[in-house]
Amino acid sequence: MATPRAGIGERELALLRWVAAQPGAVSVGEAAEGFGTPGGLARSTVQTMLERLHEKRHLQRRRHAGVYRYAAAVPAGELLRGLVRSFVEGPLGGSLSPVVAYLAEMTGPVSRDELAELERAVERLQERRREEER
Amino acid sequence: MATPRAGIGERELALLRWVAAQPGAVSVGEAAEGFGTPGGLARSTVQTMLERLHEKRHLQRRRHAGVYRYAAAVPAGELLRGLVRSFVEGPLGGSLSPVVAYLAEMTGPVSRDELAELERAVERLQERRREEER
DNA sequence: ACCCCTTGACGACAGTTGTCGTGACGAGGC
DNA sequence: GCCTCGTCACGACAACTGTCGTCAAGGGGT
Repeated sequence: MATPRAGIGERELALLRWVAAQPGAVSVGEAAEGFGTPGGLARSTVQTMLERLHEKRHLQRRRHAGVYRYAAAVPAGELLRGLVRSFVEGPLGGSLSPVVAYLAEMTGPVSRDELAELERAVERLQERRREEER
Repeated sequence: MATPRAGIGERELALLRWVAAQPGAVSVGEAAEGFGTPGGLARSTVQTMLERLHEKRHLQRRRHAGVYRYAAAVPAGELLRGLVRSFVEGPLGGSLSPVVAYLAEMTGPVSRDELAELERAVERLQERRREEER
């Protein structure tokens, strides 16, 4: 599979998300400015992380006029979904219950859109379940 | 807060979950037998992890007849919920959308109970939302 | 032609995680 | 009393992560 390897740190992930959220491919300078500076990271730190992320195939890069431009290997949505999947299958041991429990006890605000989407997801699951049951 | 720190590795977490799932407090030998052997880990490895988990306050331990018995600092349910929370607030950047997207595209089987619970959670969220809106 | 700024390529280092081995110790069984 | 076993306490080491600094090279403005 072309899916990138999992081994990734928290900070690296933050950077990866940031890159994935950018419209086009970014250069080290842009990443340092947009991600590093706000997070108090030196340019070289950002560069190193970008390179390591590239080694791990999470980022692709192309040289343009002597400068590398990094872009996420998979679109942001897919990336995040994959994260959730590995989280559920890994740390949670494949059980959804903790997720549900979290949802049930959430205190923070939930956006109307998210809630609506969640509702739709539940309906789909129920429908699938009904079909399977038959 | 007495809540333990997050800094924890994947394997350590697996062990922590295992300990939390045990009925009472466990000794190194029991953990090595029940968790280490199935996972192909040496006894000393399990011991080290247990100790590190204890240092980080994720596990409590009491000496009983010269032998330490380890027990989770927080019950399993709470532990898992906390994991989900830090995952959503950390890697996911506080957004629920990826979770919802994952739910929506799930391919694996969903237990009837989980689904029912999920439904209830959604209803609660909707109700809360309605109240807030008023 | 020259200087400055941004890049890329390395090398470094401390802290964390994953994995063990070994040596000393205390409780029982023989 | 002595031997055997399971425990503890340590010490080690490799890989990965988080963070930088430095140095040489290339492009552009003056």
